[in-house]
Amino acid sequence: MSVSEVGVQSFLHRMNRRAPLSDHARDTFLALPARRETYATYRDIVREGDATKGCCLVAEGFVSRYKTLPNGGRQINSFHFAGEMVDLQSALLLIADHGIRTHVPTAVLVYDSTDILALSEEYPEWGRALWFDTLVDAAVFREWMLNVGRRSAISRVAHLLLELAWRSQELGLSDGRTFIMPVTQVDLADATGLSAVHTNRSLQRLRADGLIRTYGRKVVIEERAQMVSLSNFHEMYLHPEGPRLPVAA
Amino acid sequence: MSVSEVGVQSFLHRMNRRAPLSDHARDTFLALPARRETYATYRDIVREGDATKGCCLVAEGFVSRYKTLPNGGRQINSFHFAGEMVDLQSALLLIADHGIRTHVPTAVLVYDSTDILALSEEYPEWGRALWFDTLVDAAVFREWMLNVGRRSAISRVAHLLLELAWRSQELGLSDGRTFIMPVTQVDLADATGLSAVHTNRSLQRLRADGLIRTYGRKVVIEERAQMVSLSNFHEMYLHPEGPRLPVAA
DNA sequence: CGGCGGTTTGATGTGACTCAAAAAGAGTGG
DNA sequence: CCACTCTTTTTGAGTCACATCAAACCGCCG
Repeated sequence: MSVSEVGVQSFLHRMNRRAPLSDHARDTFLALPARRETYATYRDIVREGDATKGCCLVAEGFVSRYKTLPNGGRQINSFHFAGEMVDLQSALLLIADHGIRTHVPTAVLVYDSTDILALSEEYPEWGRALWFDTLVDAAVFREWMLNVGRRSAISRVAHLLLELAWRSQELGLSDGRTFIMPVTQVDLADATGLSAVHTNRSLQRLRADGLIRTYGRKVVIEERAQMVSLSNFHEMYLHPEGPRLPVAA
Repeated sequence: MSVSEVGVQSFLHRMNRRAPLSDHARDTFLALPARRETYATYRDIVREGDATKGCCLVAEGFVSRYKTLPNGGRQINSFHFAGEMVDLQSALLLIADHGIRTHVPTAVLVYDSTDILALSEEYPEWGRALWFDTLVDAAVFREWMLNVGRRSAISRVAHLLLELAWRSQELGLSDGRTFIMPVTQVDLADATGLSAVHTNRSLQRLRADGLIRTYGRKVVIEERAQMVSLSNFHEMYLHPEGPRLPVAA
């Protein structure tokens, strides 16, 4: 059943592009039982501090991972499009140190953590693919840390837009120039460590300088070169080269 | 030979505490060839953009991982004591998206990436242990992102001190109250996303309020409770509970 | 048409930055 | 053990990028 999900196909396609999955490995994954859950906008899929619930593959929609502070401060750690496995770390971590919530109506497929773990131990190619996925996750966190720690407001926003453009292209959701960013400016602020007001002003500046255009939640990167140099974006940290392959056995 | 290294023992001890390693698994690791490299203070072990060189286990010393900006800005992503495996991600990633450098004279054992990868595929317990390690790494990045993005200067510094105190205790290097922090205030600034001057003033405030004392690079947490509430530190994100264990086979 | 989430604007405040120099340590060699 | 140098910490003064607060505006949907 889950075979027919667009998100699943996109996920498998991406995994396979990195390192070929044998038919058997793929079929074993497809045969895993998964619970389909749907959520409205701004619903928590996982709450900070909860026991992990399983590995969620975003079938449709858009989610973020975030952490909060007692004073109400919120830091979004990452965004995830359909086709991405979020909360893969719950394969091994028992407690969720961060929340996961939706930004638009979203459907996820929840796999049992032990199933995912077993899969990765039974099939080395799955082990590598999934481990690699979490390593790229970590690489993105490092880049975001640099973003919020050391870049100016306008660079932060530009950098985030370029990342989302790049990733939505990788997922086959856009041409890398025009993409849908299903988040409000408040969310953007929480991802960049800025206030909502200043995020708004940064976006206005990018528009005024002709670097981007926006139509509702559609973003068009008009001057990619300038955006890149402004934000010092380099896709290296997304590791498009893929994982190390096993030495031919 | 590497058996005798303090860092190796500490590493194995920590791995074993999380999930028991069979003797055979442990011995296989100990039999892996490793190159011992020594570095003076402030030397790069890995440079951003290089091909990954292998997995480095810190035998003695102290290192950080960092990213830089063309304008000279630097963001330290993490610190690592002796006994920690840094650059474990190079088992699967081919390009280093960040640098690694020393803060004091340091010795590392460099393992071949393919050996580590093979180890993790041959021994499920090693696979779990190493994957778990990278997941905790990522969890720490998320917390640091929150630190840098949303906490006040003084809270950031306090939070970092508590993390280092906690981790050095976990590694058996301190009692959790007094520990050696082998970094300058400039480095502290690069880790917290602050300027060196403001980092200095934040430290002075912590001292003036009696929350900490410092003697050179030795730090004493005097009022842990106040430090915790000031910085909202909670060790949950360090995942002391350890990894999910396999269902008894 | 009214309500509501989201965006935009304006005015004002401030936490943290920058620059520059002094003071304090730490290491080195005589 | 002192003189010298280099690094690190500390201090002071001035500035600015970004935050906060509050209100207006806008588009969408029921």
